Amino acid sequence: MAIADDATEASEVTMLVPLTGTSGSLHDEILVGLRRYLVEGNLPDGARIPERLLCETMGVSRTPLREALKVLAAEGLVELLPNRGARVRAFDENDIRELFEVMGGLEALAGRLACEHITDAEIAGIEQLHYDMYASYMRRDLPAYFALNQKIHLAIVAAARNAILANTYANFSSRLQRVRYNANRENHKDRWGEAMREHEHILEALQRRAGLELSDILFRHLQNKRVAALRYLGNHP
Amino acid sequence: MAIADDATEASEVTMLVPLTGTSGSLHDEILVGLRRYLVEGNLPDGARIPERLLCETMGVSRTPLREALKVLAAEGLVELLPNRGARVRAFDENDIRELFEVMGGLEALAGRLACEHITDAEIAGIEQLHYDMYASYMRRDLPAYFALNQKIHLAIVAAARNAILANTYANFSSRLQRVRYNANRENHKDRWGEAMREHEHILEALQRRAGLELSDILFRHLQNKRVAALRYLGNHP
DNA sequence: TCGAAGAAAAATGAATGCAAAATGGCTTGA
DNA sequence: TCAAGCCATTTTGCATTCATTTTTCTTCGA
Repeated sequence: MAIADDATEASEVTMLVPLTGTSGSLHDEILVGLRRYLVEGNLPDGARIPERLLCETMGVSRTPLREALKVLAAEGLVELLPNRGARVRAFDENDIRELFEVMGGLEALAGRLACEHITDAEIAGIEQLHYDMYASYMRRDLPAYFALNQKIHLAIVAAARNAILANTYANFSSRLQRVRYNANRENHKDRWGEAMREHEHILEALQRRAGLELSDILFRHLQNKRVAALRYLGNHP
Repeated sequence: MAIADDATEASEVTMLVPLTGTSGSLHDEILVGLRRYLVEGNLPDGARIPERLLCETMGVSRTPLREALKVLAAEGLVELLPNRGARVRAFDENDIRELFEVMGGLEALAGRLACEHITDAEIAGIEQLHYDMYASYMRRDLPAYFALNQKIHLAIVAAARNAILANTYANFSSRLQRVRYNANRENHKDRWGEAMREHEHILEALQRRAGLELSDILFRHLQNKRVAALRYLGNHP
């Protein structure tokens, strides 16, 4: 059984069988459930995803499950090998570089657009998040820092007033979830202070609504994250 | 029969039944065939896509077709209404604004990355395309101009050395294909010269490998295209 | 004549069945 | 002992079938 080598059956079930029945469409439920399951990193890279087992676990037939797998493959979370089933997509260093570059481009866009549309109240909210994050930084509370960091970037994306951008951002963000968390652990060692300073520049440019400048800061912020992430991966094969 | 109100059955068939059998996976063939069919604008906005008819037309069963439809829905080309089937997704003005903004962000990113990686030979190639495009402009040959325009932007994306970016770009580009063509027809009237000048700036910044500058030019180029496209749509409801 | 109610027809969502391909295990031979 | 080849089992890809919902057509009444 390749799925969940280090997770118990029970935990699989609890994670994989929300199936609330609220979405109306079984296919959609499977899709969001499986996506969450994958994004949360419950399966190791490259693990096989046998249809039969998943069907029994989730209590559905193969048809809607296969539809969900195709969509997840299109999203880049799983890999479909002809006649050989689905695997958890493993990202190599080049994939991660590309993902961070695209994320940087999207964040740069979000920053630029946010400066055109953001309200004073939203800026105040981001300020508050920023100060909370700084407090977490001083406390060396990495999980809190990480969560607030995500919230700030999401708030900037939300201020861009572009639903397609927000969706695309969420899509790529989910792919990077695990590696980014690890990268931030790496920050813990030597890049954390630098990242915090970058965030001060981000807030400052946002307050001035300096779109181009914020755009550039965000892009380089993401590139620095990428370097940290790849360094982490290099050290932890 | 809601599908293809103005197209004959025969033309549908010729467009929809390549099914070369080269891809190995029937699902993939249907996917690319349907996507091309939709992108080329063979169906009017909001048209119903009855599964049964498509199955008979393409000679496949509903299972792989439905899988393809789910993927196309995830890509944003079709819209799936619960229990009410698939429709060609119609983009309103806000969708188009959002799409152009994201395209602009992606092109800006591509330009920035391209300046880091592009070779002299690639620049020379783009120069050539640019001059050809200028010739088309002088000849008032809109289709040729349009094709070369696309080639230039694709060359810049290719020079960015980022496959994920290229895929994402292609995805959004396909959604805008129809409206962009119409927008360029609108250019024909009053924005064509301006677009040509913008392209001169693009080439010039690329030659200097001025990443940030090129990034900004490309973004604003796309925003101008957006304005033209929306003006066109405003005039042609 | 028009509109509403209801039944027939069709379409969708999901499950099951079947053939082809792949995986795993077993035997055989050196 | 080990490797190669063959067969059984499993798994995948696709077609078909079934149940439910939607759509359409007909009929009835005002």
